[in-house]
Amino acid sequence: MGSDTRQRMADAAFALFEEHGYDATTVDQIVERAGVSRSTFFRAFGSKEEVIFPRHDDLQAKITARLESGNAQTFRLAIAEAAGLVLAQYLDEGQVALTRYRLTRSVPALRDREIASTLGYQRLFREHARGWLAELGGPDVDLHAELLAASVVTAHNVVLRRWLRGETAAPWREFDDAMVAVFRGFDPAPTGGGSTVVVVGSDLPPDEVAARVRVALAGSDPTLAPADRLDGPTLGR
Amino acid sequence: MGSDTRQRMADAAFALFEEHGYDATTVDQIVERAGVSRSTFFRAFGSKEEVIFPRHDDLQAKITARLESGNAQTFRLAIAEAAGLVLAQYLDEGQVALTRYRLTRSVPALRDREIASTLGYQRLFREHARGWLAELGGPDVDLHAELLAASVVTAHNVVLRRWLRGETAAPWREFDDAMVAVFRGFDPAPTGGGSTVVVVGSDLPPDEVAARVRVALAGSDPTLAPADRLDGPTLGR
DNA sequence: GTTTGGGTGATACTGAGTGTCACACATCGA
DNA sequence: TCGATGTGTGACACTCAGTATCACCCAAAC
Repeated sequence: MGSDTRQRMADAAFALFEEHGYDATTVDQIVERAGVSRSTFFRAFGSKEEVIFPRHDDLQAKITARLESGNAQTFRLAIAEAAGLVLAQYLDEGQVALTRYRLTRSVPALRDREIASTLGYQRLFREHARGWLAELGGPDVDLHAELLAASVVTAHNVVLRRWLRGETAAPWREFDDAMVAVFRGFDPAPTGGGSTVVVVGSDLPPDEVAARVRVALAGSDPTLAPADRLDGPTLGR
Repeated sequence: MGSDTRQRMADAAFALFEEHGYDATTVDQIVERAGVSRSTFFRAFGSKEEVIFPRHDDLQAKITARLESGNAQTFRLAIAEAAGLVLAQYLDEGQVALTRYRLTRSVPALRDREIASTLGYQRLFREHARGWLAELGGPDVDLHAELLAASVVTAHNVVLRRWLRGETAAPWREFDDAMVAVFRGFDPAPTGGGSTVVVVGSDLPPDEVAARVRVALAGSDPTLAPADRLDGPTLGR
């Protein structure tokens, strides 16, 4: 399996895109620089666009796993942490993510594709939210699930774009605040305030615990079930 | 100017897409059936994809006009009615909109493009919302403007898709309800409830007046300025 | 040693999109 | 009436993305 070959092609493509632009770069130029044939390129990537975008499969699997570890009582934190997995992916990519951002901003075809790709994540959030909201028994479950998913993805993207543009040095803090803002406006079963019980046993840093509690408290039903809370999958950040 | 020629090409394209599918239809087949040359086709549409999508320019202008007729006190109704212009456009298209929906559902490239096109509208909402929210003086103006725009577009799309799938016979009622749901969860300046004064002078049908008042009341600051309210542009539905 | 299968290369082909030149025709002013 | 100008169209050649097919190499398995 030429995972090495694949990387060589991707490197050559990114370099040429930076040098001459996306449209002005032909696949022939890419394969020539990478020292492979056109056949190899299209077998590996399928299209010229796909060189730019990362594999989504494993990330989607991780998101699904985190969402499925939540329940109707803890869905806010599940969604927030699942969205955090996406942000973590981009931050890990570092320079590659920045280059891709420059390209998607300047080439309409790539921009369209990038936008469409976020809908894959939105779909995961929507489907899980639908189940949780149905269980909680509010009205207009489909609409609210759709709104919740769209809001989470949008809030994530706002923070991500600020980081991509170099407008923030503390993306995680902004991300947590954004998630709080999302869930504050989104309240499936208003109760008009009430007592809150938080039971936390954890070896996470105090700031981390505080951040998670804030997300959980953003809704109106901030009951925390200890067993399901901080013992679940963590972001690993 | 061959607006007639343009229509002939579009008709031929839609017919062939229905008969053989989008990918299996070549531009040569389209121009042959329409009785024109390839040159004419690409001059009129630019690409094979563009035959399917309508002109957005005039609709965007109408949306902008409606948004600019609103102000910080009446922004909810301005946004809701502006979004209603989009829905009205689709309902007017009728069969064409349904055919396009079938195509965009089955062809990934068209689906991506459709998704990306909605972002144009979202941008209009976002920019105007940013101004209004800044005037109202809440925190995180950028984030909230983005969330509001995304929510409006999402809610609109939920109703639109239900109509496209034939799942509703009363899209306008569902649309009004969806807008109410959006603004209920979106409250730029919570006041904890208060007295409300509604002054309405209008010759609209009572149901119509009621619907608009409901949208306006969805927020927490439902002050209605009569002069700016029902004397502004109407949906014409 | 032969077979089997994954990764690769070479080649030819289809079809979208671009660029250029030529032609028809309608309008307008001298 | 004539020529100039502009607009819509056709014809043609070209580039390049993406597909299909066949051949080849090489390593592991039998």
